[in-house]
Amino acid sequence: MLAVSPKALEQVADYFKVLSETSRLQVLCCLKSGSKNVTEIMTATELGQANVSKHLKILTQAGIVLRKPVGVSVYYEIADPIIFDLCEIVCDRLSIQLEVRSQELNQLDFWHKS
Amino acid sequence: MLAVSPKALEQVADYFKVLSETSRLQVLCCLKSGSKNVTEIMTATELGQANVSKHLKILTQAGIVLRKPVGVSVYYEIADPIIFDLCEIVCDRLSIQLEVRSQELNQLDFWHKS
DNA sequence: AAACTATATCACCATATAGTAATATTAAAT
DNA sequence: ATTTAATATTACTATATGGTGATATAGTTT
Repeated sequence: MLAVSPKALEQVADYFKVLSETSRLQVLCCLKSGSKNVTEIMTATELGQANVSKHLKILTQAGIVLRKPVGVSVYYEIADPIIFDLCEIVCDRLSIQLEVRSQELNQLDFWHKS
Repeated sequence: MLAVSPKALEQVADYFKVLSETSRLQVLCCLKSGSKNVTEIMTATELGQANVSKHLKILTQAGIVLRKPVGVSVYYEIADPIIFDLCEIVCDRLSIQLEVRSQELNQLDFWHKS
């Protein structure tokens, strides 16, 4: 028996997929301090114009950022700050993993010295 | 100026990438109820043997599951229940998005009827 | 309207990876 | 030791997608 419908899991997976690219996380990070237009995002992230545009589209479609045209330029802003909670949880987890590995290395060191 | 080092973001992105595949979420879901060996995971998820093996390796390397050989078979278990918190946060978010879209459709309906 | 600027889209290439069949490995049982 | 069962690995294909240059589109200014 299948525990959970793959269809439902697929939606969750797709959401994670949006967050699984360094460039998109860069864009989100640089929007953390507030709304920015595409040019500003380009300079902040050092990504190409077409590239930024593509990532912004993906983030917009995922409902993670909001698109707000102002005159000839387009401003983007975080639609859902919850993504930063997600990132923080992952960061904490990665820190703990590093801590563990570090201790393992220390034990190895101790082994050699004694 | 770059807000956050891409190197650091890459690690976060890689973690999300592990969670961004339906098959791997299926595996994790079926482990939620407890430790299972590869054969059990295969039947629970209806995934191929080589495929399950590959996903389990990725999950193990990410520190998300633990590998415990028992005789000729190998049992896997959740190493870090935090992933279910992550999934729940995303699920909630997706629900809210569906809710919003649903209300938008209702407004459209109302528009036509009045 | 023409020129200019900002953004979006298209076409393309290169790369990564999910799935799978075949094979290798490992441990238990006979 | 040989056989058998469970898992891992390898080689391969098909597909998806990130990055980029060229082009299209939309809004602004002169």
